[in-house]
Amino acid sequence: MDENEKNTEEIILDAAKKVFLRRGFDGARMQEIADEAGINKALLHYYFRSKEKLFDAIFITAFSQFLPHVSETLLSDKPFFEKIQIFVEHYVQMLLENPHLPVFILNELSRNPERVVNFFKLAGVSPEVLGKEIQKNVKAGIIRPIDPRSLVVNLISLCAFPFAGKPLIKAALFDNNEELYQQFLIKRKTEVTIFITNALKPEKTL
Amino acid sequence: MDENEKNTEEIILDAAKKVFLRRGFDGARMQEIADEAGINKALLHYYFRSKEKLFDAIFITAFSQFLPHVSETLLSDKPFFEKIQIFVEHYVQMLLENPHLPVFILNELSRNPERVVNFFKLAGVSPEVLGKEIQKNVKAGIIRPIDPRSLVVNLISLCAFPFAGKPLIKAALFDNNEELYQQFLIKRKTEVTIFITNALKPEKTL
DNA sequence: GTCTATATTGTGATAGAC
DNA sequence: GTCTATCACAATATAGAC
Repeated sequence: MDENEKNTEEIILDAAKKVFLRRGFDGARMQEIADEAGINKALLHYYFRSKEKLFDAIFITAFSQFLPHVSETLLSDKPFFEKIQIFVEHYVQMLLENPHLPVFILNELSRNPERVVNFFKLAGVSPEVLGKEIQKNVKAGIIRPIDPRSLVVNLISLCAFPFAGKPLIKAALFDNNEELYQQFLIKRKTEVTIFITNALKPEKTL
Repeated sequence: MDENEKNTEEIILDAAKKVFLRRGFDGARMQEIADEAGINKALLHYYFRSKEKLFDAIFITAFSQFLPHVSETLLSDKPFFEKIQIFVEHYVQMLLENPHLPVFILNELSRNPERVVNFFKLAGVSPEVLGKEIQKNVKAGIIRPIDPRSLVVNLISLCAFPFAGKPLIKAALFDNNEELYQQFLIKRKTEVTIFITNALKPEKTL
């Protein structure tokens, strides 16, 4: 699929996603989106009545992309720690390809929390099922006792924060070396898995 | 110290901090800051020439507040895991009192990474010293081998992300119940410590 | 120092030709 | 569908009275 074969609407959406992710809703300019798309402002309004509507169109896809599909992965019939490993690998890989996603979503949701309600039904997250799965493994002695919600939060925190805090961490711990930081992020696919695995492995019964 | 005893400059700074933390630089309006301070727009420019300058004035304090003083805590002569506990407790407590701080700092640094360079010298972070301290404990067999930078990143991730991602997590896992989520955040002071401790405790040698 | 006006620029949105 | 030109208003910033 060549870039040129895309219709105008798709070109606009691609451009809008780039600009909104870079600048956020308040910082984005319709002019910059038009430039990025190689068209003029008027056409943006022709396709999407307003800036708000255009934003909504890209936000919904960005949001569902960021929303980790924890359930799917953790509900397969593989061993528990293998599922953790698969999830981390997939999620970090997705973030490597969309590094601006975390801070964008976090920021927009923070400034406008009502959005989350509107878009949540579409994602189909089911914490109850997830909780049962985790507690099953706790009872079987495969993992230490832990609040399922804590585990999910820890999982996402360890994966997503290094992307959201990239400028800070890169400067503080990696001498602002982009390449070094990229390597660090890639290494996290295994590091996070190891860290969580160690945290969850039950005490050896002597 | 009564609110009325503060001079105008301090009143403006307090108001600016509130508004900038709520809305971000792009979303903040000078009018809203003036209203919050109970004065008019012109006076803002009298004290701080421009919006940018006013922002810089509040950013530097917000930034150094968010910057975890990992070094100080971890370099005391207490046992390693006790130091972790103290750090987590202090840091999460500070975030409970400034819940908007993480997403604000993350977002502003992401939109304008150069800032981090300007303000970093003032904070006095020294990763090298920190690295030695951690490696000392690794060699002594007190903790598992781990890249010091990974440990620091994990520590901050687990503490700060639940605040940055509050609207998302609250909706996804806590049915949008504010009180429940507040309890969850408070509980993290101990939960994070336990999680990290378990992850770092060396394998029992049989 | 603090205020009321006002200047000036930026930006989302529309009108209308092609 | 796509463009140029323009409107309408919002927001930063300044002038000048008190």
